[in-house]
Amino acid sequence: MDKVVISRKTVYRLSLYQRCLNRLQEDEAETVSSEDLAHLAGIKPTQIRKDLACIGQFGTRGLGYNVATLSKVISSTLGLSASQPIVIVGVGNLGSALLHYGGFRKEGFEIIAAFDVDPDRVKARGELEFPIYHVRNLGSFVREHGVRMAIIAVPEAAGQEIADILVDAGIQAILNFSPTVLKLPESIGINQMDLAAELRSLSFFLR
Amino acid sequence: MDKVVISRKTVYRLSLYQRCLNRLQEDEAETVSSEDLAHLAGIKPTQIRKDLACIGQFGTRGLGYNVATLSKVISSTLGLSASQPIVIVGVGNLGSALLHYGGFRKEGFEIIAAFDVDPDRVKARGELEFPIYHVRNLGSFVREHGVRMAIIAVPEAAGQEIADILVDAGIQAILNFSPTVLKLPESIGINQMDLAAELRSLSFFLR
DNA sequence: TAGATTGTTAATCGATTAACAATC
DNA sequence: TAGATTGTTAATCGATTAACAATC
Repeated sequence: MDKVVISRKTVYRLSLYQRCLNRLQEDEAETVSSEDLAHLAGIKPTQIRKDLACIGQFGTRGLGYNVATLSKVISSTLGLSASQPIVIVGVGNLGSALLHYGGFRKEGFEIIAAFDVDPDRVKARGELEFPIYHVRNLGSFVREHGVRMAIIAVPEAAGQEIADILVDAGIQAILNFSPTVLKLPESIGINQMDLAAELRSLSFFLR
Repeated sequence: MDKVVISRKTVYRLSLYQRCLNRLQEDEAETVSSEDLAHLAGIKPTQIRKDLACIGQFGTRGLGYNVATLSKVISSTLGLSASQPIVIVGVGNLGSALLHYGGFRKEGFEIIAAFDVDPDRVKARGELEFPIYHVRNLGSFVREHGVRMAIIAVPEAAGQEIADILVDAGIQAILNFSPTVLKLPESIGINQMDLAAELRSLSFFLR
């Protein structure tokens, strides 16, 4: 009964390995060594073996890992299902940008609705495959549809309020594009994406 | 002559403090303690003092830090100038989303041109305040305009090729939205933003 | 002076890496 | 059997936190 705790960093790296394995599967590779995977993922081989050790033992010494098996195990560890419904809150600048970004579905995440204080602000609404509602309907929608994941892209000031509504309604994981420090229960998964902070910190590397 | 090396993580946190300080300045706060700043930034006070120690001593014991001074010092450490020109490469899904995201300028970063293998694919080109060129002009444009920062948002397969062109042309820092592991010279600053990986890793926190 | 808060040292914690026996 | 590569332990490294003397 080893309750090996998987650290946040390991979880993130597993999600990187997952993509590499998918690619390997497309290329019809049977097996992959930690060394090969290391090259693909830009991570050291020892690190990879350590990470994989957290979720079990499925390598074959002298041979490497079976690509299909490993992919399945990581998918199930991360809980990647065929399609995960998500909602997106805030369709201003960045939010409306994300609406039109089709890349989520390919990855197994499907936007099923968007919300804003002014749902009509989005041009080209007709082109979208999901509705845009007023934010007052956010809580009930999430509850009724059992949505577990949300993307927040509202202005800084509104971030916490939206997060509270979401958590109240049963959301379990949030990808937050607002530059807001959210106070949330421990149990909620939260990843911060702060474009501006990334750019500011990159400035440091200019000579 | 202390050559205190500032770690990547510290640099990133400095960029977070910067935003908080700007807000404090808007609120016309004179001083701020590490404790207060900690609350705003979602970081522990000790961590903040440690980070600030890397770049000098400007606190007053018993009082805290002067907001204006601290903001200036961090800005100059990060090399935040009034306006930093950037180019964006790839105007497909996510790239064109970023084009229309106006939030960069407010933060001191100005998109001055975009590039793609098919510059005509972007609708509403007329609304943009900068031109979209064919990618064949990327190298010379960067060189001629002395651009130092770039955003990459091309498909996975093209990432490395674009990065090579940019580096060749003198780019010094890259924000990479392509899920590509870029091989770059040590001297180039690189921040990875992998939306899909973030979502996949969030799945882990669903129950 | 008394209270507050910095700057810094030392202790802790966690994550990465090296090394190698186990084994296919 | 010989070569390759895992799984894991131990060593290293770096980052975070606690504690507190210095000092405004």
